[in-house]
Amino acid sequence: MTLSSKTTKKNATQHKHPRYVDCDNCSMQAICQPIGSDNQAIDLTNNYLTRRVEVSTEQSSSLPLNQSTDAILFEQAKPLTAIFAVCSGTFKLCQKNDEGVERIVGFRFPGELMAEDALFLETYNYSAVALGDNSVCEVFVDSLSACSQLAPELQQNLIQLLTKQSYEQQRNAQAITGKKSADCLLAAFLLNICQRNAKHSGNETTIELTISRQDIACFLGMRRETLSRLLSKFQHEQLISLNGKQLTLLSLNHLKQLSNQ
Amino acid sequence: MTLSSKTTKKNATQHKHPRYVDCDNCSMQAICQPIGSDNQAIDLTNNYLTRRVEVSTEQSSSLPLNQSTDAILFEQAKPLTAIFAVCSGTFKLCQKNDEGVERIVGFRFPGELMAEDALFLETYNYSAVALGDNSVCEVFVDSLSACSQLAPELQQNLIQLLTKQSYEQQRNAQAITGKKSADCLLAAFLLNICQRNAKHSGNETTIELTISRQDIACFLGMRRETLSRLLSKFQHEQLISLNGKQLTLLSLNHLKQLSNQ
DNA sequence: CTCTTTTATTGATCTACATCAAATTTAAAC
DNA sequence: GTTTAAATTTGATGTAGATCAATAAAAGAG
Repeated sequence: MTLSSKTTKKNATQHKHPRYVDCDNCSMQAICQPIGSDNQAIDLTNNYLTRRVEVSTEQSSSLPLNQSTDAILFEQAKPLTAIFAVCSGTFKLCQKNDEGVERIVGFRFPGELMAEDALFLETYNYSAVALGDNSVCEVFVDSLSACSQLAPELQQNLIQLLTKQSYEQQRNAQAITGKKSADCLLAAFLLNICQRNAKHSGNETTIELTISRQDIACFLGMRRETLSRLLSKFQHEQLISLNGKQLTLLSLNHLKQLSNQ
Repeated sequence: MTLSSKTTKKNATQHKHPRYVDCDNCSMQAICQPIGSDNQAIDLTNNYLTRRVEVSTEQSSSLPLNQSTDAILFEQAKPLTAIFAVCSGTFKLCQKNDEGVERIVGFRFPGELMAEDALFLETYNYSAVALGDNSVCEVFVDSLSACSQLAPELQQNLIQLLTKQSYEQQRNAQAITGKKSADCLLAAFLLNICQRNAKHSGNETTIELTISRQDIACFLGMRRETLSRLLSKFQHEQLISLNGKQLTLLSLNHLKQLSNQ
């Protein structure tokens, strides 16, 4: 993994033009805004409170040949030092349960937060892994609590943000748990990720699917073979189209209908 | 439904001696304690901040014959006025999703909280239904925010409590979602409810199962027939014993082993 | 107590998804 | 570019759990 704290994008190929999310469309806004506004004293602290970081799946030169690390942004059970907002790319969140079985508990797209649910805990609840070359905004918890003293509205915003996030996460989880059939589940998932991406991309029907089939299947609790068959079926039924990593939802209505079953 | 604000227990039969949870074993302690402690000014407010309420599944005399309401403590989407701690009995939490499909999202036992996750929202996230004759402690949010001004530690406790609860709920949800086979799921569920009841009853292997088969099956995402078959199987395999509503876990080790698969 | 209604259990069958296995495509290494 | 490895798709088969149906046991009503 490589963490470079300046915004120079490594390995940028012609078609890989990373789309950085606008601060206006970022969930961290509730925290960043009161700090950066009219209060000059706090504005000064801005530099150490938050910084942009690149996270890329590069092979580290310090490692033995043919071994590359996953691009782990933070690890479950390690001390929590910062919370994050995704600027570009996709992250997967993995959690080991008490028995050591690992599960994918969610994905995060630009403008969405990571680790905010552990803000008042000592350690991270889950690990975050970058899928491809990503970037994040990092907000240090020490600085955050220091700033809370100075900006009274920050404290209130923080609580409301956490409650809202927790609620949304619960709803997302429910959308998965409640479904019985696999096609229903997949339809709900595809609609969900496209909708979340639309918030910053503006396009509700097309996304670049950086998540592997294996990871999608794991998240949805089905086998990759089943997922593969379903994706094929959806294509035959003209519900979606897939070329390369480009996924397009062809019939939002039918998919919505399917997801409600 | 009947709400009576004093602690006289209605319909108390010989074997139905309700076991009220001790404040020391209640999750609301973090809120109640700073208020009721040395601060005299806040101690005075205690009366209107929190009160004990009975919730029983009685037939209301104001209703037509043969019609009894469910004992709904609070309803999803209605304005949030208070949060609750279970004193005695069991509650089920139901949530309708956007499409109007209702699911059971959890159960609450003595010492556990309800609606605390919506504390900073406007409305309840789910409905709470009493299973039998229950009692709760009610904490009014208006009074709570008023007290927060007076007791500085309350605010901090509140945030920590919410974060902790959200985390525990997530773990509970994961314990269910991750499992593949139904027996594994049921084993995990039985262990979970017994463990949670043990916190106040002291007995980790026996509980009074007030939840109907239908509700358990619904919560676990299986059909009642499947649940019934599994309970029979577990009995034959000497993993549990069931007489009436009395459930006893006969082999914690085997159940734990089963739940880890 | 008896009668009625609800809830729970057991049986027979059917289907969606898992599993095993092989082919194909895509990506990485050289 | 070529070679190798990994990821994905498609096929054949088995099984867990859903569904339909019929008892059996509790729980209420009178």
